[in-house]
Amino acid sequence: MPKNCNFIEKLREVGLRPTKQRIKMCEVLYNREKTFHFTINDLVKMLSEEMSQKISLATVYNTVHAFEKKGYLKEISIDSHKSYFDTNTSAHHHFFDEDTHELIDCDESDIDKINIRKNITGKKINSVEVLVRVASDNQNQK
Amino acid sequence: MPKNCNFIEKLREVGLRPTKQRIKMCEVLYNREKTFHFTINDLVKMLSEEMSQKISLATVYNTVHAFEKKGYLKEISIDSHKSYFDTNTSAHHHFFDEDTHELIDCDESDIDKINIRKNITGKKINSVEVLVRVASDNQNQK
DNA sequence: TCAACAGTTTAGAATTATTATAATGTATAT
DNA sequence: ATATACATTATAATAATTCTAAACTGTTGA
Ligand SMILES: [Mn+2]
Ligand SMILES: [Mn+2]
Ligand SMILES: [Zn+2]
Ligand SMILES: [Zn+2]
Repeated sequence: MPKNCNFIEKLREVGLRPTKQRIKMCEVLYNREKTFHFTINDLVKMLSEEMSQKISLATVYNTVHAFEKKGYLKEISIDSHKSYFDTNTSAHHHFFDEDTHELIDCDESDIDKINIRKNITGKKINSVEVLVRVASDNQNQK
Repeated sequence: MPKNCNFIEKLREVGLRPTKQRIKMCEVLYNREKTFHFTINDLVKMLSEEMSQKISLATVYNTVHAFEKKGYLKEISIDSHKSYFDTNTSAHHHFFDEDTHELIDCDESDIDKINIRKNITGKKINSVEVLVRVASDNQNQK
């Protein structure tokens, strides 16, 4: 939705200095219609396509983690040995396509609210996440 | 339950050669009362404690993955950049203690069966797993 | 029984993702 | 403008994992 948002303001609000790099990352991440999922590698490619200067890998990592800490991004756990991030920071579940390695959001209506009947003494629940792994339906083999 | 099981037989049944190393790994993994969760590192430590000769890291990785492929082990996805494995290969959900980095099995009764109302064309569901992240309840701070 | 073969282990190198370091650069408050 | 704190950068370091190729071992069947 937001076109030409003032990311400078937004960054400042949460105590991050609005540097060129962070503003560009905001644009790439948030200046679009829909939320999306990405790996650090995806993001580096997107950034290098959209930027004249290069941005260092360390900055991408640092900034992604800064955004994550500030609640701008969520990390999604997939068994791959790669980190997936999500610009949709609300609590939601995922499908993971094991053929394409693509993450797909579940809608509220796709899965009922999970009710946890066990509680672990002295611990509080931070999150409840469902991961539904799917793969191509090749049962056409006799 | 199984004491001094014949792991040689078991390995042979699934087409794995019963080598010293694999038999030892079977003992460490399956010759115990309860199933458990481990990282490769955990397992290497356990093996080196129980073995006179050393077992190479490559063999531990290769064998764990061979077992996984045969359905003897399950890999569990946690956001850490480490692989967790589970000797409980049945479908079940987990708590993950973010303080201790410990995985805890959910019982059937802890979480209702998840009903997925969405289906993705041409894809079948391989698994549905819930991960409940918990951490110490330090809300005692004003 | 034992040679031959296929499968396995091994040490070490290579790869990949990630994090640390420390010098340089930049945003901001005065 | 200047000082200062914060950020970025290139590069090195680390950590997990996988690859490689040579040596070794379980199995088969002559
Ligand atoms: Mn992270
Ligand atoms: Mn694996
Ligand atoms: Zn998502
Ligand atoms: Zn488990």
